[in-house]
Amino acid sequence: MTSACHHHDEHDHHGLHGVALGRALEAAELRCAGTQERLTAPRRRVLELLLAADAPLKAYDLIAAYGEAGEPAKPPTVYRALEFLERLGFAHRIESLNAYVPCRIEGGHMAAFLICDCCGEAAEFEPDFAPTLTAAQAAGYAVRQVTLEARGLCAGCREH
Amino acid sequence: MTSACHHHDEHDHHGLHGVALGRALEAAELRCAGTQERLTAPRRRVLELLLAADAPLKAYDLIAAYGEAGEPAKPPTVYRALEFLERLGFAHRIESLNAYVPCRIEGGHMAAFLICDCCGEAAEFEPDFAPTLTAAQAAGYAVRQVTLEARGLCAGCREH
DNA sequence: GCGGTTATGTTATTTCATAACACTATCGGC
DNA sequence: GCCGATAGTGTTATGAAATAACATAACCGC
Ligand SMILES: [Zn+2]
Ligand SMILES: [Zn+2]
Ligand SMILES: [Zn+2]
Ligand SMILES: [Zn+2]
Repeated sequence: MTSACHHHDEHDHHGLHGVALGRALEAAELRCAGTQERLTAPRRRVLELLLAADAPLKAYDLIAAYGEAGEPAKPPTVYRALEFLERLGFAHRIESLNAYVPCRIEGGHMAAFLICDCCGEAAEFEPDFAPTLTAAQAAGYAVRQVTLEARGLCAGCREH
Repeated sequence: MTSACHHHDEHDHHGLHGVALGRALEAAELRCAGTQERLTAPRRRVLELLLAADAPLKAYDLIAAYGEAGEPAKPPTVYRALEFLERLGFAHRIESLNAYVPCRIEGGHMAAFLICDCCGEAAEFEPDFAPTLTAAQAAGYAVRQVTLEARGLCAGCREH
């Protein structure tokens, strides 16, 4: 999570804590209860770490932070949990960062991110994918998934 | 370059060979001549491998194929060449594949790809980025670069 | 030729991700 | 309750992707 400049103490990122974190995990439990899927301990723990974070986390950040008492997880534990969280739409992988964020938007959807190259913030947004899908259809493609990642500077970092 | 099915002999991909390959390399030389940049031997070789390929190539595919007589290159040789080719717009990295393709569209531009999960083809196209850029601006972001990768099935692979 | 700059060669290391297999929990049918 | 199928976990080891660091060489304007 390196960054070019160091003025980020100011603008607050949006990690969840305390009650809000508990509610988000509760909501995830509920969403699983409706399906055949289970939010098991390692999956819940990884989701918790993602929700509490202020920025995208790398897989090995999660591995290092996994144990409540400081012991790291084994890599497959975390990678399997991430696979599950992505599959159910609880998290997204940001390809251009090799990092993961919790999903901030309800409902199944194609992910799109505005990523600040300075402070590392990754804001999920919902662009209009229609032009892309139209172009794809014209080319004969049946699109299953779209990855859109816009890199640049956030409002806070532009000023400095 | 694994793929789920094996019917790809039919639809021809678009690797360059012989005269066409020579012309493409010549054109790259010319574009460099106009700037301060030089298409040195390793850069030219990596571009040649990309242009000749039928599908996106991984960095270690390039490393393995680099030597005319079969000897591999050292990783930094290829990674530096790729960095150069990307910087000048001669090639693009496809994040969701960890792979590289030569640019098939003239002029500086934001890259977008239609990627077939079956045959591995990656078709570069030019979507309308306006909605995305508008949304980004509304969020206060100054966008420098956009990555768009649509995964699915190409026309040829849908039929099987 | 000289000195700054850009590029390359080489060794080693770091970072990211998965294969393989033994073991365990869960759950519906009997 | 027990059983077998399925899904999930723990663990070890390995594979794939990318970069750090530093020495050497080519290039270019003067
Ligand atoms: Zn989301
Ligand atoms: Zn920022
Ligand atoms: Zn291009
Ligand atoms: Zn295809």
